[in-house]
Amino acid sequence: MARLRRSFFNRPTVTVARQLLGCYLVRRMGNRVIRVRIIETEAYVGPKDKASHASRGSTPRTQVMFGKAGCLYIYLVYGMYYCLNVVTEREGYPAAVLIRSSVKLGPSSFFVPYGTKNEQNGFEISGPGRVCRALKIDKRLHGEDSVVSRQLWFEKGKLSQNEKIMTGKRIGIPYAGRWQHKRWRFYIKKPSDRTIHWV
DNA sequence: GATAAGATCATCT
DNA sequence: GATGATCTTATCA
Repeated sequence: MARLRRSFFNRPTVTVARQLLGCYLVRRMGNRVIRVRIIETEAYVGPKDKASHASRGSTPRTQVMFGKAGCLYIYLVYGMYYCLNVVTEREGYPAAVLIRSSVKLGPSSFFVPYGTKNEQNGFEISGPGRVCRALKIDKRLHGEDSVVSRQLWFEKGKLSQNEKIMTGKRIGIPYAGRWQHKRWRFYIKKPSDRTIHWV
C-alpha cells in the first residue's frame, strides 16, 4: 500500500478531509500492526475558525498545527480521551483534520462499513476517543511526522462505487459562533443495501 | 429507544 | 478556577 506523502496533506484542509475517507490509518508497535479504514473526519481550518484550538494563536499545545503538513496533532479532551489530528496546508497556516471514526478490518480482509461488531468482518470504531484507544494513541505521538514515521502513518485507499461522501456540522462546538454551522464534517454514507464490499 | 449526568485533567484565563 | 473537537452508564419511557 502507498503511504500518503506530504503533498497529500499540503493542500486545502477540506479537500484533505474528504480524500482521507476510505484511506487507511496504520499503527505499528513492534511486531504488531493495526490497520483501520477511515470513515469519518472533520476539518479545522485556519486562525479564524473559532472551533479550532488554533484560533487563539500558537501556544505550546497548538504549535504543531502551525507546522509541517502530515505531522500529528494529539490532545487530551475532557480529562480522559485523546483525539488524533493530522496537520494540513502550508507551514505557518494552522489547520488540521480530526480522525473521528474508522473500521477495523477483520482477518477475512473484507469489511462492512457500518453496523457490525463481528470481528470476522471488521467492526466500526466510532468516535475520536475510541479511535485513539483502539490504536493505542496518546501524547507520545504528538508532533510525530506521519510522512516518515514507523509508528503511525496513512495509506492510500478508495471509496467503493456505492459509497458516497456526506457532510454535516462539526460535533461538540456550540461555542464557535458562526463557525459552528460550517459543514466541515465528512463521512461515508451508509449504504442502503447490506452488501459486503471488497477492499 | 432517548436523554442526562458523571468521569477527570491539561490548558488557558 | 473554568472549560472542553468525549464516552460510558444510569434512568427513564
